[in-house]
Amino acid sequence: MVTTTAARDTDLASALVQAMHRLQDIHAETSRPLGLTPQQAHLLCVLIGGPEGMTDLSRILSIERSSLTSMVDRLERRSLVARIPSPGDRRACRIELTPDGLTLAHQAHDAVVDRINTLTAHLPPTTRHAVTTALQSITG
Amino acid sequence: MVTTTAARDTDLASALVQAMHRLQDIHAETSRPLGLTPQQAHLLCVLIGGPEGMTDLSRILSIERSSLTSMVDRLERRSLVARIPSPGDRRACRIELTPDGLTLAHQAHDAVVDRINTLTAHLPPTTRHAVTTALQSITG
DNA sequence: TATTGTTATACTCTATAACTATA
DNA sequence: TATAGTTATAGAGTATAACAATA
Repeated sequence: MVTTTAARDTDLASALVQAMHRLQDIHAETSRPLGLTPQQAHLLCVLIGGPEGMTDLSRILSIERSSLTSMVDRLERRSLVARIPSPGDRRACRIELTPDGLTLAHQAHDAVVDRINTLTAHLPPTTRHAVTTALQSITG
Repeated sequence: MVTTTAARDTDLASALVQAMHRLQDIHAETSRPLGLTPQQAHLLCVLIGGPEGMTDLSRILSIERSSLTSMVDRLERRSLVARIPSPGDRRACRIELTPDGLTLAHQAHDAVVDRINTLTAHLPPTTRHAVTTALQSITG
């Protein structure tokens, strides 16, 4: 019994890890033709929800603020994002999508979602719902 | 109806993307204390299954062979992997875990699996099985 | 003093192009 | 000619430590 349970645990964990790698590949494959690294695509997609400060963004993306500074520099040079002064705190700034950035962000978002929808098209509604709920419960 | 279906599709795709990001973070967090980048941990864990040639490894990891050369160089310097001559083809080599590399590979593997098992501990067996099957069907 | 963001520095990851050696 | 792997090069991602400006 213990063996059976342990084996099932490993199966779920392995399936999640394998799926993660596959999704990472898909993310890279869909970002690339748009001229974006997966990390850049992630950043742009986060900003679809609205401007964010550097500290918040670094937390959302799980990277150091200094790493984020470089990323924002590169995206700002390409006019995909802009640093806007933060009203009420002269130390802070808000990172905002430019019109071009917004367009690209939507393209990047749609591209991954489309690929994933194709990949999961065969799953019946009940399964889709169960998987969605389960994943949301571990994502927090 | 169309709206409902489309919304459900987006939910599954979004849940998968969010889960991917969360798992990437976990992968990074568990690798780091072992002195490994997530990519290095991935490489070492693949080699648990046995030695692989550079071309096969690059395909498995979805990176160019030249990128892999650098990674193997760094791991070889730390005596975690070794380049073994390939019997029967003097152009080729096989990448193999050293004893230290094998130990570390297992530690890295167990660390992620443990974290994921903790994260998914609340899911009932039926759900675990459904999710595992669904994920395996998209991982191919 | 604490916080926001940047700079300086050093590695790692990655791709492209050109190359060597062997098949 | 084709394949296995490497070298050279350039750019991107990342962390740590030290710093400036503001709160």
